[in-house]
Amino acid sequence: MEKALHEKYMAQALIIKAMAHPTRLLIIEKLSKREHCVCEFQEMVGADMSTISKHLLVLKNAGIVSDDKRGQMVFYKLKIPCVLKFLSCVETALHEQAKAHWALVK
Amino acid sequence: MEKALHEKYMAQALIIKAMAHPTRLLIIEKLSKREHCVCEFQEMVGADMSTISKHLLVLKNAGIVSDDKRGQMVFYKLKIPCVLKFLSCVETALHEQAKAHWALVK
DNA sequence: TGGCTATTTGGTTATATTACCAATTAACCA
DNA sequence: TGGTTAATTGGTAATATAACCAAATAGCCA
Repeated sequence: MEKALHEKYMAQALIIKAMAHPTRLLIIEKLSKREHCVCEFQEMVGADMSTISKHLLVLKNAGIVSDDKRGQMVFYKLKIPCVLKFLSCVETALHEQAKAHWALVK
Repeated sequence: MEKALHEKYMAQALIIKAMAHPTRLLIIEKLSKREHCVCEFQEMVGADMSTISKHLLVLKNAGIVSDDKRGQMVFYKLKIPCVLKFLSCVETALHEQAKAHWALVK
C-alpha cells in the first residue's frame, strides 16, 4: 500500500479502535445525553476506577471526548457526536443479522 | 453493568472492532465501489494472501461483508453500506484535529 | 488424472490490549 | 496541617490480535 494512503487508514483506524470496546461504547452513549464524571461511570460499569480512567484516556487520545476538571471531579463530554449515527447503523446491522439467523432456525 | 446491556455493547463492539484495522478499512472503502476478489486486495495491500484472507474472514464474521465463490475465485461485497457514513464522520473529525493542532503551532 | 491457480487453514511468534492492585497527585475541608 | 475523596499513573499478568510461512482444499484445464 502507498504510504500516504496507509497513513490515512491508520489515522481512521485509531479513532475506530478507540470505540471498539463495550465499556467505551457505553461511555460514548451516555455522553451523548450529557457530560459525566469518572465516578458516575464507575458506578454504571462496576470496574475499578483506574480501568474507567484508562478507557476515558483512550477516547480522549482519539479526540472523541474532552475532559474538564472542576474541583476534584473531572467531567467528560462527547466531542464528535456523529459517531452516534454510526452506532445506529451498527444497531440496524445487528437487527438484520438477528432476523437472518431467525429465518434459518425456523 | 447489567447483563443484557453488556451483551448489546459486546455485539456492537464486535462489529466496530472488525473495522478497526487499516487494511480492513481499505477493504471496506474499495468494496463500497464494487465487489473484489481476494487477489485484487493482495495486490493493493501487498501482504501475504493468507493475511488478506484472514482480514476478510474477520469482516465476514462481523457481518460487514459477504462472500461469493465463482469458479476458483471468491468475490467479496459490502453488506452494510452505512458504515461509510461513519468513515466520513471520522474523516471530518481528523480534519478538525488537524486544524486544532495547526492553530496551536502557529 | 495431474498440474496449476485462488483461497483458506493451521501453527508460531511478536506485539497490543485489558484488567486489577498499589502508589501518586490534586482539591477540598475540618 | 492532616484526612478524605476523585482521579490518574505505573506495574504486572492474562488474553487477544496480526503477520508470516507451510500445508491443505477446491476448481479448472490439458
